[in-house]
Order: sequence, then C-alpha cells, then structure tokens
Amino acid sequence: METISERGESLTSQVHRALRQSIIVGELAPGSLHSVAKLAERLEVSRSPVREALISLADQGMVAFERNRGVRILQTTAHDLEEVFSLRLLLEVPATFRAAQIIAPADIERLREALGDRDKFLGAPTMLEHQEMDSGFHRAILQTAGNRRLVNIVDNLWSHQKMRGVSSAGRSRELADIYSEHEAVFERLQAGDGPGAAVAMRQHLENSASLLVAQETGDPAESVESPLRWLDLFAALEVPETSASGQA
Amino acid sequence: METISERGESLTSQVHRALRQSIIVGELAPGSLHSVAKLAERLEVSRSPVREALISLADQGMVAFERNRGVRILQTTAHDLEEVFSLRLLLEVPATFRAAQIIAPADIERLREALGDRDKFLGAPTMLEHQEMDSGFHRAILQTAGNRRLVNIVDNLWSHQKMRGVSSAGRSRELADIYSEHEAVFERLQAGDGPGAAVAMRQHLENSASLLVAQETGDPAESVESPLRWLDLFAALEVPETSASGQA
DNA sequence: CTGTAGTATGTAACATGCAACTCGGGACAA
DNA sequence: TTGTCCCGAGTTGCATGTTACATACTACAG
Repeated sequence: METISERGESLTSQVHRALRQSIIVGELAPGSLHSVAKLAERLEVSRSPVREALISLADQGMVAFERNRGVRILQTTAHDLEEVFSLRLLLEVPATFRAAQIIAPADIERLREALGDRDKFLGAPTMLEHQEMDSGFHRAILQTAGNRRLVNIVDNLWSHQKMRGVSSAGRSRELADIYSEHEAVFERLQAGDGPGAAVAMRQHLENSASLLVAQETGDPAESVESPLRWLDLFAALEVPETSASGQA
Repeated sequence: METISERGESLTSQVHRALRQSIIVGELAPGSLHSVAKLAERLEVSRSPVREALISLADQGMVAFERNRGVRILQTTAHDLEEVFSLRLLLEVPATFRAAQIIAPADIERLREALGDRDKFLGAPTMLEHQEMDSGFHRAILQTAGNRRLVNIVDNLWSHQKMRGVSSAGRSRELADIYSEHEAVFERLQAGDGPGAAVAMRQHLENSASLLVAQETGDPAESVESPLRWLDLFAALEVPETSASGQA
C-alpha cells in the first residue's frame, strides 16, 4: 500500500507517473498486452486509479485499450519519430526565438540550472537520466517563451521520443555533441540573440533527429530529410507574391 | 437510456462527445461547477463513463476537477486565444506549405468537399455549424500534410477557440471574408503552389485572430500583435550570421 | 447584531461488483 | 491427422458501494 508515496497527490496521478516511467524504461514492453487488474495488483492499488491513469496515457497515444482483451503498450515507430521531430522543429525553433526576445535575468538563471554542467551531463549513469536532463533544458526554454500549451504539447512529444530512445545506446561522443549544442543555444539566449538562438536550436534538433533515426534505419539521411525540408521551404513565406493586400 | 445512440461505440466516448458539445455551445456555462453524479443522471448513464470522459476533457484543459467540490467548466480567456493562434500559425502555415507539395487529386476532391459552397457556408444557421465547416476545412488540409499528431493537436486548439467563438455573434460580412480566404487557400493548394498557399493561410489565420480577439478587447491591434510578430521574426532565421559551422 | 463552533450535506476519489465479450484449448467427429 | 464445436478463463466497460473531506448553514454565545 505504501509502494507509492502517500502524498497529498491523487493516487491516479501517481499511478500515471509510475506507468509512464515503466513504459519509457521498457519495463512494460512495447507491443505487450496487460490487464488493468494485474497492473493494479502490482502497484497495490485498486483498478480505478489504474484505469483512469491508462485513459490519459491512451489519449497521449502511449497505450491503447482493446476491448475484452487488455491494454496494449504501443511502440514508437520510426515514422512516429519523424512526426515528432517535424513538430518539434516547427514549435521549438520559433519558441527559442521568442524566448531570446523576452528573456529576463531570472530566466537565464533557470536555464543555466537546467543546462547543468558538462560532467554531470556526460556522466549520467543511465540513458533515462540523460534524457531527463536533455528534455529539462528544452522545457526550460519553452517555459521562457511563455506559452503553456506549447510546453504541454512538446512534453507529450518527448514521451514518445523517450520510449524509443531509452533502450537504445547513446555514444558518449554524441552526448558531448548534444551538450555542446545546448551550450550554444544557451549562450545565444543569454545574449538575447533571437536569430542566433533559433539557428542553434534548429541545428541541434536536426542533429538529434539524424541521430535517433539513424538508430532505426541504416541510411539516416533520407529519413530525416522530410522534417528538415519542411522547415526550409517555410522560409520562402516571407515573399508574398500572391495578393496586393501588402503590409500591415 | 436511449438518449445516446446505443452503437458499438463505447459509452464513455459518446459521453465525451456530448459533454464536449454541451461545453462548446455554452449549455454548461464557463466557470460553473457540476457534479459527476448530476451529469450522469442527466445523461442517464452511471458515473463511471462520465468521470472517464471528464478525465479526458480535463487533460485537454476544458474542465478541471476540484476535490470534493465538483468539476469546473473552464473558460477560454483572451490570453488562451493568443496561445491558440500562436500555435496555429506555427503549425498550420508550414503544414499548408507541405500539403501543397504532396497534394494528390484525391486530396483536392476531399478539400473541395470540406470547403463546401459559399451559400451553405454563409447560410449556416448557427454559429456552431459555421465553426464546424471552418474547422473541417482546416482539418482537411492538415490531414493532407500527413502528420497525424498535428491533426490531433490542432483539433484540441480548436476546442478552445470554439468555446469562445460560438456564443459570440459573427457578422455575415466576416463570414464572407472567411470563406473567400478559404477559397484562396484552396486555389493555391490545388495549383500545388506551396508558398502561395502558405501565405494565404497565414493571412487567413491572422485575420481570424484579429476578429476573435477584437471581440474581447476594445483594441484588437495590440493583443494580436504578439502571436503575429512571433512568426514574423522567424523569417530572419534564414540568415545565419552566427556560427562559422556554415552550410551542411 | 456579530462572530463562532458544530453539524449536515454533497462531492471527488477510490474500491468493488457485475455482465458481455474474446479467445485459447480441448473434446470429439470424420 | 485434421477440422469443428464448445466451454471456461480472463478481460474490458460499466454500475454501484464506501470513505474522507470541503463547504454551507444553523444554533448559539457574547
């Protein structure tokens, strides 16, 4: 009964976190089928909070109920990762730009905290801890941008990325690259340089996408190309060759 | 018991739709407090499916549970609308660009269907029906872009927009403008003109934002400025004046 | 009249009960 | 051996029971 810390927090949300974590670390294998009753017994709670937590997870696309059969743990496919990174590029790059515009001293301190120091980042014992630091830094930036919905949306995207990323090995060289890219973004943000920060974020995301997708397919270049180009072409937007309604 | 059509669909999802609709049309007033038991009695189902549906709605930010007090219907503030339109601009404009790139004949037919004809659009008796046609057209475009998560995300954003927009009156002149803008977007998409379609979509979204926010505040210009500029500055991205890492 | 303690009511959160359904596996026929 | 029918274990979806708590209201003291 005390497996889950008996805080003021609702049982349902505690179960939600526990299940989410179990899925991310692969303790609940992708594709596997489970019953609410078994999960409840395992967590030493009744079926209700478990079912309620699973409903939220199902809305996020992490699991799927199968009537009279059980709850399926969904796996994040390479195509899912493409969707995730397309959206992250679309959202995080402009958000980083925005953050640089309105950043305050307190924000900078928060960001520095979230960035952490190189040794701790590289020395993270588990892939999970590393991902937490990674997502934490990104989240801090999005919070600075000031759009709450944006933060939630990207949090959900991260869930899927983590499901895929935790089980696969991360090279230390790649970790060092990631940290360096974070540093670059941080530096530009600190300087209030919107374009620079956005460019740095964009490169960072594109590199991350290449890395992750490369783990799936033999040929990374082709798969990552679509989310990448999606953004590129967006630049042409600034030349309205269409209507005469002109400038505001 | 037969108030809700007894299909193969789960009771919970039917209740979800019913509650969502009730909230959007204002039948459940923003800010009001309700109990799961009363709602269940009213819908002639047990508390379980109602609670489960409300959990999903709470995750989407439409309602909030208050322990031992009830379920609060949340209202969409002007600030919420700013967030919604910032995100819609960030997502839908590039998605429209993308859609124009990969559009197929079958897609064009779908889009024409979703666009509807002018008379039906202008003659929509209720504001709700009008919004449904509006969101339906946008959704068709996003579906063409091919990113499922994108479609879901924007659907949720629409929920909030509808909560605000249904109760307020829409001028017929504005409706005509909206339809014309849809036509413009459709035409560019049909032509496979990415930049043109994106520009048209951008203008359409900015106009919509101005309209909606104008209903809230006396001075529309200032409030809409932030989501607008957020995108504007994004254009500067294409000139990396930052690092020496140059071209890929 | 004013403030306060005590209590009754209503609620979400959680636990449990129940029914319809899926599906694997075994008995059995050919 | 092979195919078919049937049954029972296991599951979700939905209904209902239980508990602790937040709040409004009442009665009463000052």
